[in-house]
Amino acid sequence: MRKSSKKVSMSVIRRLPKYYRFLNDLNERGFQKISSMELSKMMGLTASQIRQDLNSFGAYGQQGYGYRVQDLRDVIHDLLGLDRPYRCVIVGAGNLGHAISHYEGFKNEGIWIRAMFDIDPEKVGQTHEGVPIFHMDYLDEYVHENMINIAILCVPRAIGQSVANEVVRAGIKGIMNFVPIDLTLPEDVVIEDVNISDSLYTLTYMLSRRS
Amino acid sequence: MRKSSKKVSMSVIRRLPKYYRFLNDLNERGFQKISSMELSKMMGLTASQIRQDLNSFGAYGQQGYGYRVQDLRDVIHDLLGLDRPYRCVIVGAGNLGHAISHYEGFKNEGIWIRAMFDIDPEKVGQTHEGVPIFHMDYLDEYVHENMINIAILCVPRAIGQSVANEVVRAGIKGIMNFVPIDLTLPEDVVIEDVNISDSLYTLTYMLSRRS
DNA sequence: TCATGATTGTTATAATTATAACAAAACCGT
DNA sequence: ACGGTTTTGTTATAATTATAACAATCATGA
Repeated sequence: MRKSSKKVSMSVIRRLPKYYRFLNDLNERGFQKISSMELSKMMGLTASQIRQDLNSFGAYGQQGYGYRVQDLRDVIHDLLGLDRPYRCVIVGAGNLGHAISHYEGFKNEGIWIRAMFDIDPEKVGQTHEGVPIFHMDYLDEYVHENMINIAILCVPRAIGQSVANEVVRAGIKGIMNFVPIDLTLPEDVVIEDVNISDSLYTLTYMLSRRS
Repeated sequence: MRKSSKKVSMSVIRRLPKYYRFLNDLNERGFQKISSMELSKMMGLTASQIRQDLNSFGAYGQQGYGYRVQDLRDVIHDLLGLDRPYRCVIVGAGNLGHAISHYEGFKNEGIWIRAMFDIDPEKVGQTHEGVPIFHMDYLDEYVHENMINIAILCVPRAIGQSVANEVVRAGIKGIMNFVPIDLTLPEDVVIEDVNISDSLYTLTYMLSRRS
């Protein structure tokens, strides 16, 4: 029944988390079905785009009926790779690190924050809301023993690149980077940047056009 | 000399902060000029794209020479709206709020974090690294008296929308939203979302394609 | 001052992404 | 079981974005 999926374009991938968020919500609120039209109004996209997007990874709707919320949610869940576990460490136990360590939205998704790493003797050895803080010297060993596959980088800008190098040397292939720099790392390492100043500048740009 | 600027496309706007970051860096390192070729290698874009991008808001290069780093940096600075001051408040004085309040990268850009707001009696009244924490009841008055134009939203998901409504009611037109929900607000309010879970899901997607 | 080489500005082309349109399929009430 | 209605899947078209190509322009050194 399900058609073999065509190529999923980069634009669609960028939208997947949003679809996932809305479908999860609909599912929790007990909705059985949803039409592309209804979804388009909720999400601020066109119905046409939604149908094309969903179609690009296989057809999961029924003509004359709509999409089954639960099914679609599950498909996107798996497509996002959330059918396997992710064991993360946070590197840099400052305020940002702590904030991420108990960020709501990771729960129930197989994304586990296992430990934090720092070099500050004040912090090392402590435990924060169940997450232990270790010394950076222990990173390599910990990563291997605990099969860590994601590092979340929350260190000061000045040491961002060198800490990233350490992380990669420990064998980690996925980095979520909160440091406002462009990391230079091997091809096989996946980097997802969360650049807070870039986002703020986009906001100031928009605001300055309004007045 | 400078041609009248054509329309600056959304894709270019999204890249502006990155250009700004690299040009600032080059400028600080004392570079006088830069060619689209050199910049393309640094930034991981094509030289062609860079020339088109820069051209879309007026031509600032010299043929046979390149672009003057300082000039170009200044132009983008102004284009991003950074020639006027931004007075921000952080709403939600948790770890994330505190992290943002002394985020490196806002300094020297006319972006001022003036105060934080919360409802927790433990926090209200305190001052953190020079940033006072006030009660939410005082938001409206504070915003007007201090001409606040940006609110940075760092509250729990459950109260995200209602707090955003309060912020808008206080007259703020620019919101940086760290809450993992899609805010519904009047047309004239500019929202910039920083959705940490969305970014993480993009990362898990990429990682799951690699193995 | 002139010729050469470098590098932009700009136009032409390709690729990607979004929208529109509609036939095919499935639901639903009778 | 059937006809009308809904809503998808898909194709066709438009818009946006990226790349390539090259003529126009300027810097530079002889």
